[in-house]
Amino acid sequence: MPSEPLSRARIVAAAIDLIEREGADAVSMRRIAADLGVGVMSLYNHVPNKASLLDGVAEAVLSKIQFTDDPEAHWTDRVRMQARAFRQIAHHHPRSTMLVVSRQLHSNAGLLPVERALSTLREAGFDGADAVRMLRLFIAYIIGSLLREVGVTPTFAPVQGATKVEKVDPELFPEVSALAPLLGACDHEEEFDFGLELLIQAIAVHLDRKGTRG
Amino acid sequence: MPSEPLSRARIVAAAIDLIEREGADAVSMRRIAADLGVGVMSLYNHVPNKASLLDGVAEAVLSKIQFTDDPEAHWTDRVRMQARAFRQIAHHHPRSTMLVVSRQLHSNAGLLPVERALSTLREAGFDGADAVRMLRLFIAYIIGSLLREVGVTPTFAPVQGATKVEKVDPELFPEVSALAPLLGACDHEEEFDFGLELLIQAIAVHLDRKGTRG
DNA sequence: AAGACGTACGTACGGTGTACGTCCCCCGGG
DNA sequence: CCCGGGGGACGTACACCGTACGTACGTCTT
Repeated sequence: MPSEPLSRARIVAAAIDLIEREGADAVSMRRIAADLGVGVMSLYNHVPNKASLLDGVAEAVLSKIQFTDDPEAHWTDRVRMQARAFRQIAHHHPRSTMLVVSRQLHSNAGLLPVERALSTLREAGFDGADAVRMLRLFIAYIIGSLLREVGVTPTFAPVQGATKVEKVDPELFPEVSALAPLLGACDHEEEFDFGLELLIQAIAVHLDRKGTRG
Repeated sequence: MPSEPLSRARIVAAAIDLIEREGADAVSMRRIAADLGVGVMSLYNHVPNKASLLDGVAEAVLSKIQFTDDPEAHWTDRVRMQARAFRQIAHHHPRSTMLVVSRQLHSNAGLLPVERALSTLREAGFDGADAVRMLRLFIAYIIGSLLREVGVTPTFAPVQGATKVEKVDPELFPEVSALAPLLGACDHEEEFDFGLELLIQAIAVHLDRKGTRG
């Protein structure tokens, strides 16, 4: 008496659940099967292999982005909204987000956001080449920010939790040492918005210069 | 007759080699041991576990960044140089870079770049809080860019290689379809510098406003 | 000489992804 | 009605993984 007949969607959902609860390392075919109350190999009737399953997870997370694009609004507002919408997934599915970000995915799930962004930029007045450049700039910033937020990146926010602040040598790293409290704490939302505003302003002046010059 | 007596450094080097040749998935203790002509468990005399070994890899790659900081130069030039220096590692060790970027590392190897950047920003006139903000902004951008370059991210540069351009539906995604050639090709260096200049200009403006206002 | 110690090593255990063969249930054609 | 076949669920098996443990051997100290 199977409550539901097992499908790729159900498997992906279980995977997301598992990742969110116990982290990506906990994901194994056996574990997912157990969570679904199902034999391991049954999964392979709906999913060709583990890699494809993880692609599915990335795709599912990505497709949950909620765009509420208002074509009437000023393009700066629209860009801001789109960037924030994308960042939201990091809050709803923090650990799965890592998969989205660190996984090369060849599906079309990511195409919708690209289309929205490009059309916004084109309507703002950027030519094709600049629109693509700006898009890439924003993507780089957003992805980089998400990596920090999700806590995986911090190649360089190492003085965190303020727990081991005293471990950095003030002689070798005077600035790091002095700014340790600031480096340790971080209001992600505020930080993200700060950078976002800076970026939007920057590309606005870029647009102005092109406009008045050409 | 061991040519050299096996050490953490030698093991890490072998790991980097292996990653660069066959990708991170190929890394296993057995494989590394085999490459070194050594028993698997001998590795554990110099490395507590695999995770620590990968940390070592990240640290080693990170420490190869070549900073040629010129304290005489204008701060914008110094920032530019530091950002470019960091990007270089993506070229020398593309696949290992992923580890650096996707791995939470608690060592002090990443502290030197932070120190340099902070002191540059402070000398430019930013107060502590702003210096940290700017640093985070740059890190986000650089990490995001590296992810695209290394080819792992492209959450959204899916139309690549221009091979399957025709697979996107022009009706659903007119912009993507129209700009496909631009989306497919990418001069990473030019793209990176473009964003970098924009960022530097933006924070220069920010600095001006703060300076004239306060 | 004798003991202590560090390094290299082999074996073994529990876990992983998945190829393959088997069973059963359901469904369409006679 | 039967009955044959196809698809999904499943168990077993294999190769590989990280690593805990016990052991053998060289070197250094006393």
